[in-house]
Amino acid sequence: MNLGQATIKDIAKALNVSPSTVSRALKDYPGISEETRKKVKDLAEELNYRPNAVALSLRQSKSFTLGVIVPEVVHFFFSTVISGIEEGALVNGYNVILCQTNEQYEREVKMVDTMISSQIDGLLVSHSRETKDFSHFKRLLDRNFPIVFFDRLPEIENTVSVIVDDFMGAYDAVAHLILQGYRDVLHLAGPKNLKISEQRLSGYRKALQDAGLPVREDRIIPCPNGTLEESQTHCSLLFSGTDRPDAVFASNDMAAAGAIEALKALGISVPETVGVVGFSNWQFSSMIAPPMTTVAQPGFEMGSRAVSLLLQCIESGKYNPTTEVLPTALIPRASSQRKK
Amino acid sequence: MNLGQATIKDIAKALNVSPSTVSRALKDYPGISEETRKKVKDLAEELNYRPNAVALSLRQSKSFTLGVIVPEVVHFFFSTVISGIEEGALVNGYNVILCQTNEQYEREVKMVDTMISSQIDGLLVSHSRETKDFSHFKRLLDRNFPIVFFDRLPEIENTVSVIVDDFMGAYDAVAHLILQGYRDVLHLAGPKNLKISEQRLSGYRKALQDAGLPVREDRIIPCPNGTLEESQTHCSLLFSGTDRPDAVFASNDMAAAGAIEALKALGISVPETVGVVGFSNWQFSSMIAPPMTTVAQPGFEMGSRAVSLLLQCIESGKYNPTTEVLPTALIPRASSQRKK
DNA sequence: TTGTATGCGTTATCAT
DNA sequence: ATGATAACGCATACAA
Repeated sequence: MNLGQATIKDIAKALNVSPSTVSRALKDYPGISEETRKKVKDLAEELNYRPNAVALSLRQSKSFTLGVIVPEVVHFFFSTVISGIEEGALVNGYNVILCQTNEQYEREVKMVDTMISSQIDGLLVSHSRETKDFSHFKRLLDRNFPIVFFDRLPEIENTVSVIVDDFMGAYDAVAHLILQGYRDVLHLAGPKNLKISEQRLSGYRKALQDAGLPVREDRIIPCPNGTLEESQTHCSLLFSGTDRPDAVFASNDMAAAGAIEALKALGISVPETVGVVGFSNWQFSSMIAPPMTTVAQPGFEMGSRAVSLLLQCIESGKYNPTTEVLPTALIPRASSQRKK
Repeated sequence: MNLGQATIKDIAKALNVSPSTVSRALKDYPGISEETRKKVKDLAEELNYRPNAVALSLRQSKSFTLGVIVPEVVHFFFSTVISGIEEGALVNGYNVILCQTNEQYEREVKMVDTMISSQIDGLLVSHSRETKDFSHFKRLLDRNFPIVFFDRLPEIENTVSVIVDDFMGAYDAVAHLILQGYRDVLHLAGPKNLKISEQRLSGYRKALQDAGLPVREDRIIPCPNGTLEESQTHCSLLFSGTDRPDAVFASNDMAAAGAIEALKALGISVPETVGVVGFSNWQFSSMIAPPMTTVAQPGFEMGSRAVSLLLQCIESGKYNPTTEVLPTALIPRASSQRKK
């Protein structure tokens, strides 16, 4: 089972030199004869020598490994962010250890622990929906361990983080609906303890206010699970009544899709009677009928920016609080555009 | 920046005992006084001691880390497999290092190298579309390093692997179309050098033959990229002509969706005039119009089975070639069912 | 130009 | 019941 990988010692023995000489030759240190260097390198090549990253890590107290914690892997947005992280790590010579919490606080805490044991150099985190106590992160930050938070901000002061402009994204979405002539916009809101939900809700409110439209609290429906069914259930009920909204702005695409399903089932036409806008630009959003207007989040960029910020912290040894805000982009499609 | 994690030495010094005593106490070795054991454990708790996984790894030549190589992370099927791998690894106390090749051979080779340097205990691989030379895997297997292949089988004899029954999945799909009364089935085939494409093509052929229908080679259209546009382009052309197929079986859902788009654009009704079936049961497949019939692959299960097999190899030290075949399931939806 | 010794954190072996 | 030592693979301060 063991690979029997060649080590520096093996090379040293074979060439009758000391391990240090080999080490130096391999790293092109000054003060090594051309001859020895060549001998060493040739043999290393021949034996397919590869430095043992574990030994290096122990020696240098540096693992060139980053930990990534996400709520879920099977998720268009998060997988896109992961992809960005992968790329960023790769080009900078870092490995990525990945964990998903499945939105469970318990798991999150354990995973942080495991990763710390693994001597990761830094952590990239989007916390679970359940997490209300952030001390497992706070403890590390207090000891000057670098963590970059993305998408979901913890309730901790002065962190380094990357988010998208959820407020403006939501604002743009609702403003767009209003501009299209819709007047009574329902909001399918995300989990309450996520900042992103708050921000999107605020953007929704502001857009209505700026347009001189009333903000009705009963037009704000919490959809904490973010499943299609959840939203479908709520919308079926709401749009069966007489006091019906004429548009839906959902905090995520799944909820928006649920709304469309419910509306279709009720025979209410989208976008003629009711306009719908989602959030995230999931893959399916362009493919459903009608194609769905949504707010695109730059997931890949978020991942690579997060890595950049983290590496900056790691390499400088400094943790300078910043919150980088990436712009969203409204993608107008059929679900919100009345034929004139 | 450094965490200043407490080590066994720290505990030893603080208690005026030797590191070995601490080590033994922590691991509940016999031959340690109750008193010492308690003292050690209490202090360890207080200092929040965590064993240094890197040191352990070096000492034991075992990292409890698995490498995972996939073509892409932003991919419904692969992210589902990754999720299964994550879970399997977690419950067995292993970490997961993740890499995506972006379907590039060069990257794949490098990543294998990096992972080996990182002293992973085993590898889980779905190779890139470009890979034709498998020697980077073969070399490792020859040295008895455990690799489990999933979904995409390499051209190597006697490997341990997990696949889905692509042949039967395709057969079922096409048989279903025939049963629905379609007679002239177009096949949008996957990349030629992937076994899965071969298998799906074979299933397609066999289903036609078994039904006594002719297999027309010009009804087999290669769609190597697997994008919506690619298939859309081909289908637009094909269905504009006079000699038109009356059904489409695509090797993946994206291609099937492209076909539906093309048909819609041409004003050809699905499923009345042309039936469409995809492969993979991507998230969007149930949400598009019409909801798409497709073949579901058990991605999560594939991931957890692959981990189980790998751990078996690692722990037994034996590499017993097997190919585990997971069943697919046809999910009939509107896109292939003519109203009678 | 090269070799020797030491230490990163841990544990197994051999003392005591 | 506990301690001393060596070793995992590597890099480096110090010697020669």
